[in-house]
Amino acid sequence: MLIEIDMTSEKPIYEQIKASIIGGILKGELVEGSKLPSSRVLASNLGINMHTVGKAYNLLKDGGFVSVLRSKGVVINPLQMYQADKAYLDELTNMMNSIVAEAKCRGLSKERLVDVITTVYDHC
Amino acid sequence: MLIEIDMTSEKPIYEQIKASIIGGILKGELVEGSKLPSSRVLASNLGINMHTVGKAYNLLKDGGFVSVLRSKGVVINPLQMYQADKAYLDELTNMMNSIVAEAKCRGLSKERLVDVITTVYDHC
Amino acid sequence: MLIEIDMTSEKPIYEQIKASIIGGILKGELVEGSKLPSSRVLASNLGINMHTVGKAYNLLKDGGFVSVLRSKGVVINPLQMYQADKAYLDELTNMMNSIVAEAKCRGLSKERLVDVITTVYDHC
Amino acid sequence: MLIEIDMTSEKPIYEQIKASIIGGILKGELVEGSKLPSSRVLASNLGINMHTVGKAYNLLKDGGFVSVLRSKGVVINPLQMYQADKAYLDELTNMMNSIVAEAKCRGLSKERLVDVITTVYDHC
DNA sequence: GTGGTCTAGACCACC
DNA sequence: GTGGTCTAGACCACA
Repeated sequence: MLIEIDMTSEKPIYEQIKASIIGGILKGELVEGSKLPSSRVLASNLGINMHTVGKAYNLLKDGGFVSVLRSKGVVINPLQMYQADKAYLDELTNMMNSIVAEAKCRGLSKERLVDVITTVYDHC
Repeated sequence: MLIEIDMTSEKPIYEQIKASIIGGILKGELVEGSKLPSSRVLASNLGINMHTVGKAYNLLKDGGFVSVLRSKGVVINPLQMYQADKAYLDELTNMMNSIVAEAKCRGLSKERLVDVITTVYDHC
Repeated sequence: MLIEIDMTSEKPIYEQIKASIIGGILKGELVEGSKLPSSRVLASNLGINMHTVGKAYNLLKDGGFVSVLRSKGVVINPLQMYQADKAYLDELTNMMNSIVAEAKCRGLSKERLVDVITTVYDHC
Repeated sequence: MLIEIDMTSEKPIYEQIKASIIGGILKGELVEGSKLPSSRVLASNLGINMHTVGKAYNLLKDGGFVSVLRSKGVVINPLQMYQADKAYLDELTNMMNSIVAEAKCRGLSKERLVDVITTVYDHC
């Protein structure tokens, strides 16, 4: 499970880590029960601060993706723990709002937008 | 043309203003040649600082949505000035990446995701 | 002699007018002794303020391109009045400095830069 | 890496800073990965405001010359990030237009103009 | 300690 | 009166 960080990105490092872990789940490299490297180790590997990794792990915990087991590390949860629910759908809708609005304003048809989305969906 | 700001949102005020203006274009309240309120006036109406409005207007200028006329104000550009091009599509794809990845990871089918998108698209 | 103004340009209108007049001289539409429209008339034609045209005419006068004859209007000077001199060459070098530096920094070879210049020179 | 500002110049301070940094790259004093002084430090050294430096750094970022690392500072990008592309050449041609036109109008031959340019090019 | 955001208030070029 | 530039000083997210 390879995690890569782009220091020049505007996206905070901890969000990039979160996205990487999610990518690992999608690719099947991480499955229920998989153990993530400790904050200390991952931070050292990436050359970043331990607390940054900790923040990423907390985000994943809040999202239901992992459980942080005291003194046993961080492990991936079963799928049903992070299955999309209404709260998530609301949040998703919210995030999409201004992005989709700008796309529509720029003359992107619904079909082309859906095209972009499905391409991204299939690609990840 | 009503512009509203949520001071408690984590989204920067200038982004909210940008989104509002784009919304106004979508609703047809702002058309090519429409004049936006001056930085000072809008800032005063919203109870915020002039420079924050100025930053929003500059973002809109960079996005091709408006022209800033040195000492005459800010006006909406013709549609072709901000039509989606390859650079924008790349940026859009980029922004979608991690959002779509998380949705897929949470077990959202492509069809349901497209559903969310089209609903948002039709609603704005 | 057609003069066009781009209100959306960052370049001040009076500089655009100046550039237009210089373009007219280059194209041979304006020759020594040609009379320019009065500030009032040109301003009215362009839909701008009289003083803006006046400023452009003053710039042209300072550059040696025209003479402002009291109550007789503005007329184009003979070429020798605005022939490049040392002061102008210094000013030109000055203006070029940061532009050329950026071009060089971006990896533009001297040959390609000269190419751009000669193309512009031949085209105007 | 010395950065100097002329407070009496009509060129905005942030443009002067940008030009200075570009000069530093040209002279080889700044190379890929070089870290620029923080906004606060440079501002303090120059006796100007933090935000003015910040604006210069943002201009450099928009031009592809540097990356702004959220809380680590500003570093010089690899050359290919700011290599001249078509968009830049268009912009360059645009900037040259009125300058070259005036030179031609003042009777400067193409050869002498190229001379000026190459001298500036070699000197920076 | 870094840049990002926001405020408040000043002066200036332009029109 | 408009936006552009600059200053001064505050708080915050990030690392």
